[in-house]
This record gives sequence, C-alpha cells and structure tokens, in this order.
Amino acid sequence: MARQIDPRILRTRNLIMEAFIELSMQMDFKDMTIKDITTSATVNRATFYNHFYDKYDLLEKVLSESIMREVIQEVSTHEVINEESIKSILLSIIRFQTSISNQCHRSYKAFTPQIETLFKNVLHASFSKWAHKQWPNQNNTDIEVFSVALSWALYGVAMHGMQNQQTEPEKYLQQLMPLIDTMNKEDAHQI
Amino acid sequence: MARQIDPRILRTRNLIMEAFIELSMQMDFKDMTIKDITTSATVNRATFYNHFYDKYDLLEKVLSESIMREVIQEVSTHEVINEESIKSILLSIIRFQTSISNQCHRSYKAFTPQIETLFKNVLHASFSKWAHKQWPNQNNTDIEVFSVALSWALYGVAMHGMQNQQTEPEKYLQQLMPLIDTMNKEDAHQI
DNA sequence: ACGCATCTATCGCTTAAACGACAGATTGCG
DNA sequence: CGCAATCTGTCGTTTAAGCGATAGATGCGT
Repeated sequence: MARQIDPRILRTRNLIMEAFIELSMQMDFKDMTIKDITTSATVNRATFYNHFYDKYDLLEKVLSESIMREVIQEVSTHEVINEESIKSILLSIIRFQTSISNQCHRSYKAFTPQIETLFKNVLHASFSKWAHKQWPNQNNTDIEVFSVALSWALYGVAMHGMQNQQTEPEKYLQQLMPLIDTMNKEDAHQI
Repeated sequence: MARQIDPRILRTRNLIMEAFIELSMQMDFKDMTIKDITTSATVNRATFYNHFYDKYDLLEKVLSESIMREVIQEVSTHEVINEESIKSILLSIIRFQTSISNQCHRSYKAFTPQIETLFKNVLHASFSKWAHKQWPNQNNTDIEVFSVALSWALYGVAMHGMQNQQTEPEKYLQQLMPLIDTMNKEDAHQI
C-alpha cells in the first residue's frame, strides 16, 4: 500500500513552495497573486489548484512543512516540563520569529496569525503529552487546562520578549514557573 | 509561426542542464551515467532522450549555451584585429580555462576537447568576419587561411600560457603579432 | 456610478513526462 | 574466462501538467 507518488507531483509541489518562499522575501503576501507564484515556479496557473486550495492553504503548508519544520522539530524533542526545557523553547521561538521577520519583513505581518496557531498547537500537544507522564495523578481536564495555559503564556511571553528586544529570558521564566510549580505541588497531594 | 514552446520542455531541459553542471563539480564526466543526471534533475531517465542524443550531446549544449556563453559573448564583441583585441581575447580564454578547471577539476580533462572545438570555431568565425572588413583587398582564401592560423595559434598560446601559470601575455602577443603585421603589409600592397 | 482590467477558480482537450519492460552493450569481479 | 550487475536506448501505455476559454469577483481610475 501507499504506492510511490508520481515524482512530477512532488517536483511541482516543491517548485511552487520554493517560489513562494522566494517571493515572500521580496514582496508582501497580500499583494502576491497566484500568477506571481506560478510564474516564478515555472508552472501553469491551473496546476496550482491541483496542489493547493488557495494562497492561504499554501502558506500554511509552507510554514508547517518547510519554514517552521526545524523549530517545531526542536521544540518537540524535549521530554519534560521544567525550567530548562521551557527556557530552551522560549529561546527557540524568539530566535525563529526574529529570523523570519528579518527574512520576510514584507510578509511577516501576514504570516504571524498562522505561525501563532501552529506554534500553539504544537506546544499544547507536546505539553499535554509530557504532563501526562510527568504528573500521572492529575486528571485529564486539569492537564489540558494547564497545557493550554502554559502554551499560550509561553507564546505570549516569547512574542513580548521579541518585540522588546529583551535577550534576558530569566524575567519571563519567573512568570511562567509558578504554573509548573503549582502542578508539581498538586500532583504530590493527589497521592 | 514559431509558436511558443511548451514551458515543460524548457523547464525539463534546464533541470537536466543544471543538474549536469552541478554533477560536473562533484564527479568525473566519464563516470557520470544518464541515471545520475536524471535523478539529480528529478526527471525520468527516458525523458532525457527527448532532449539530448547522449551524454556528449548534453555536454556540448551545456558548454555552448551555458558555461561558455559569457566568454564566447565577450570574444565576439570585438570588431577589429589588433594588439589590444588579441590581448583581451587571450586573457579571456585564460581566465575561463582557469576558472573551469578549478570548478570542475574532476571533469575538466573530459571537457577540454569540446571546449577547444567551440573556441576555435568562434575565433575563426569572428576573425574571418573582422578580417574581411579590415583588409578588403585580400582575397577570400588568404583571409580564411589567416583566420585559421591566428585562431589556432591564439588558442594554443593561451593554453600554453595557462599551463605555465604565465600571467604576462606580452611574450605571447609578440609571437602572434607578426601574423597580423603581414596581413597589414600585404593588404597595403594589393592596392 | 460606470466601464475596463485583472484576478480567481474551474472546465475539456492536448501534450510532455513518468512508468515498466525490453534487448543489447559494458562493466567488473571471482 | 563466465556470469551477474549495471547501463543504454527505445518501446507502448498512463498520467500530470499545459492551454485556452469561461463566468464570476475584485479593484481602480474617471
């Protein structure tokens, strides 16, 4: 099963995605037409619709499969929730956002909502998984609520730190750690 | 007439040619298979034969249409045969050969015969054209013989200069100028 | 408001490229 | 040497992509 995919499909998909990344560095996403993308990709405009629903679908796939792949991968490799891992994730996100806002300064504003959604999904999923192992005595809903709170807080703090060019994350960590400490205490109680 | 060419043809052709250039920098031309080239180009092996007769046909087209295009263009822009233009052409050829032997050091040996043929054809054609204007009193065969002699001599001297890392072309120019001086004198006599 | 231009999304038809298979040639190793 | 593996060049068939036309949407200057 899962027969080999026709290489033309992969090639065309890559051509479109790479052309989109290239164009994102040159112009604003909102001014970008399908024609611009397909011309730059040396692909017919109609072919675009065999691969993507529209411009926004392309953006989402480029972000998750290409641009954000590395940082998502890095975030996912941690296994526990503690000061060290939170700090590392915080720095990864700040580094990524800084880099992308420099590379695609014209399109960055249009990208941020999608980036935000992807990051929060990944963070929530990871935190949830790790929390279940880390605090096995907590019930599901508590863990879900904690995961949501931590992921939103962490992401918000990362964005704030980036906008203020704050390179010292210790101050932000101080604000996040109480969330985790609470879980540690509660879990111990539940025994 | 001459309707637009299907863009797929151009794209596939470019993919193959660019993959070939890339591979030339990594491996020896003689060890390169069609499979190597088409795999690197993300193109089916059978498709190669829609565009090129064989590996050597591809080499010739890549040289004349891509790798050597700039230097051939530069050589062709001169209009007269004199010390200045000959010196300029000499230096262009030496620069090109040095560059290509560094970039494709593994394949360079296999390339030289094709490069030689292309250069001598271009030189002969250019010299012949310029000579007709420059010495209108000379008959055709004399001009053709002169053009052949000068192009072969120039190319030979350039190659020799390159192998000996000779960066002073004045010595080589001294050997070539008599050919031209003879034509100048003969042409004056013919009046 | 108007018309004109451009863009989007989709259609049927055409065509270049992918695929697998093939026989014959080369290569290289025991 | 022999034989196995790989490469070459060419088939017929299948399929992804190109093309031109289309209707509707969006936008922009007058």
